[in-house]
Amino acid sequence: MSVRDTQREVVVERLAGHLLEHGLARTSLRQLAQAAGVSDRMLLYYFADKAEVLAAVMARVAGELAMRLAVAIPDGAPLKPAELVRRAAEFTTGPEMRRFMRLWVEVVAAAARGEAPFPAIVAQVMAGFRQWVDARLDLPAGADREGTAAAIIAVIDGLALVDICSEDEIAPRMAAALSGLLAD
Amino acid sequence: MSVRDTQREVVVERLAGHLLEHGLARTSLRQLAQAAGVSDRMLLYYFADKAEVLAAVMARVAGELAMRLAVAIPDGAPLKPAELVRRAAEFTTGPEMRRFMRLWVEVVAAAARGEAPFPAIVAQVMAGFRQWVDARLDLPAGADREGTAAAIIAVIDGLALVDICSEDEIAPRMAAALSGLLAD
DNA sequence: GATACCATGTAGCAGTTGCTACAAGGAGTC
DNA sequence: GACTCCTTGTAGCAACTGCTACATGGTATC
Repeated sequence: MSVRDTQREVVVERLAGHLLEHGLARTSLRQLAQAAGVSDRMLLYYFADKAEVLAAVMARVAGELAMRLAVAIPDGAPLKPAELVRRAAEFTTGPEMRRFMRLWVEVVAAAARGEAPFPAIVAQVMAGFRQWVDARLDLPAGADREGTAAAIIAVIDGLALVDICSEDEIAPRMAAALSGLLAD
Repeated sequence: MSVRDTQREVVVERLAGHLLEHGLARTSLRQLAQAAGVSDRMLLYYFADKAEVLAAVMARVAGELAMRLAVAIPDGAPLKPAELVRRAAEFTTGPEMRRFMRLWVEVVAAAARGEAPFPAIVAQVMAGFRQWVDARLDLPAGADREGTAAAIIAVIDGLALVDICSEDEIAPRMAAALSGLLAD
């Protein structure tokens, strides 16, 4: 494997941490290069352009997110919608996962703005979410699985959105109240 | 009233439409000035700096949002949580309100990034949301009103977030499925 | 009619953005 | 040794960013 390929991996690894820590706030080429410990000139030697850097880093982050979700709530034992929401809500609002969800909200907003490469990333991650929910959803035959999956994702993402713009520690109370709103 | 004050109102009015149409995508000073039909030099004569422009425009947008919410679901006849969620979900995913919600998601992301003046705006709008919910929420004594309000806002915002990054028209099915997930 | 203030245009500043041209060191091959 | 290719540094470009200095025409006030 060439130096270039090795360096790509090193850079992606470091920048994944950078994005999870700072969100999309410090993502100019020079800031990314500094965070990765290389010169901006070399960053554009390893990757074609800035969009490719971000795409590679986000793919890595999305992969880790998917892995953690799969471990936290394995498939094989489908859950009723309310229970799936409760478990997912508890997990995603935990201290470890909040930065993932915060980054996710920022990425969705960037995609809404049409900023490359985020629209494609959002489509990919969202498809992964749907699949994840679908594989864990115990729903009566004839029910709208796609609609229900979208609704479940919406609830989880909504918790994250409110969480990141609330200073006080309201997340646990919010999750508890949400649980009470759900039918069993 | 001075010309300056009159122009401030004209500019705010036009830029409110601009932000609702394009989100935060075209918000450089020169782009804002063009959308408002004035020179960038004059924009900074009417307002102290870019942050003041955005703050004024967002205050206008938030005011209109609050007015529409108040009209669509008046207070005075408190609703049980599930019913409030259903009504709010139907309203905010409607064609008229989607651009408000989309802009809201973008503003939350900008605030998460620490970009002035969005953190302050988010705090203000979020407080308004809480108040709006609280004034319409029929909840047994002893229940956690704040937590429940936060949960309701989360659900509504989550619908908006998923809505803006789904190409297909899944919003109605998502809203219907959500309704089924709620107790009552 | 002089003075002062409001309103507006021209021009440009210093900083950041994404990206690139060019040169050169190093390693391997013929 | 000549040649080629991978790797890296220096320097910089044109575009855009938020913002400002300066001049000027107008209008109101004394």
